[in-house]
Amino acid sequence: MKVITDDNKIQELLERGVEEVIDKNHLKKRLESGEKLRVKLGIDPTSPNLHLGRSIPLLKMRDFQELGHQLVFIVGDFTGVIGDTSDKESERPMLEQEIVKKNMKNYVDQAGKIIDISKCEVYYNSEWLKKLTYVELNEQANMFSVAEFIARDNIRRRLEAGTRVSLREVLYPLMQGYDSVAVKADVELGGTDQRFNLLAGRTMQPHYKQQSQDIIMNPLMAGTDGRKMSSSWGNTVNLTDEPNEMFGKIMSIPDELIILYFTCMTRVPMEIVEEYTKEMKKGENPRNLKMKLGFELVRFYHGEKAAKIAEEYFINTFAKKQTPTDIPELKPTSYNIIEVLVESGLSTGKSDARRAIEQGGVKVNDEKIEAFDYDTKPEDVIQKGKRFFVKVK
RNA sequence: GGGCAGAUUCCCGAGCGGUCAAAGGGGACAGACUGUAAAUCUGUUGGCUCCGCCUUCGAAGGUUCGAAUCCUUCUCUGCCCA
Repeated sequence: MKVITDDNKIQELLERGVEEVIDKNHLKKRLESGEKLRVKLGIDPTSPNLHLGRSIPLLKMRDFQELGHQLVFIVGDFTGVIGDTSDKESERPMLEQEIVKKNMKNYVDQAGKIIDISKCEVYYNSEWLKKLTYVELNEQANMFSVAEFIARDNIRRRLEAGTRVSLREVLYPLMQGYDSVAVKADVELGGTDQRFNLLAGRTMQPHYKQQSQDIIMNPLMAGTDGRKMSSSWGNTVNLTDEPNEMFGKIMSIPDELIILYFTCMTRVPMEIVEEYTKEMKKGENPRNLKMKLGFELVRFYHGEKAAKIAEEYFINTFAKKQTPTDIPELKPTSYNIIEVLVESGLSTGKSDARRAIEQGGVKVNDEKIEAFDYDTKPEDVIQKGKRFFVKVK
């Protein structure tokens, strides 16, 4: 495949969903030259589920792929497995390897929705990192000074706060940097939080007689609650989320994020995104744009049909407050309302169920229930709050 | 090797002998409002046979009428000095 050097495309590649590029001019020239570039993205094999935040660099990879460049994925099996042995939770390497493999399969399945995996090169970094000895480590460690490391924002903050910074963490950038050497990366992608690690590659490559890679950093995106999207916060929108769930989660993001999401997480043409921005400023109800965003994302990951269904579901259930059509069914052991709520999982326990009833959040066939001893009948539709339904069989 | 801090309910983080199921914040859930599962406001947030009872504050013992709070040992985490 021939490399595309279209100016507009290159500009979008360098700007859309991008926080910073180092070295932008250099990279621009290389892109314009028609040279086929090797674009590297590291994969963390410890978490099986991809969320929209992680889709940002993947979409950028996709942009590169569309222009005809070579994608290179590095599975951090070494950094992942070895890295955690100091902590007591870690299992034997053998088992870890299995987890890595399993997670990788998940990863490929999910990333495959965004890029064409079959055309990518995929490496496990244990392949080369395992073989390095102290001889190489010495050489590499000599390329950096301690001052550089502790000047890093997050390290400095932690040092000041008196929390532990392990030596391993200090070595980590060397490994990531050496990955770039090993695969001869021309470009590496990553979040702004990866800045130092990404720069390590630039520092190290010349020592191995390679040209320094350029770096594209994507912004870190806020999740459904406005905080940084992160698995540990539980505020992520996962690529594997069911259509209705995904659509709903999108509808719950703060309004201010709508345009950012459009820009970074979709490939809706920028002209259209700019129009949306204008509409927002003119006072258009953000909800409508959020609906479009939800539709687009569900469409991208689940297809057009699923997107339509999810949108309808949302409108019917929340805007029109209708009871949805396909409700999970449950054959309870007891028809008492509290039992049904607990058994269906709508409530975490009896106390929780009682609370929900007390607060007026439980309806049976659209009628508010107030008595704890209410008995349901087969075919009754139980609703808790706005979102949760179950039908008794 | 030595010194010193700390381990609290989903998370962060107060509490430092009774009034503690444990402040506050976050999250979550519910209600009001709304052309949003936005924002805002209000309420709830260990369990149960629910005006009471039971189980929680790293683990195990102990002191006390009474402990998350005091003592002992242990486990883990971190910091500092060498």
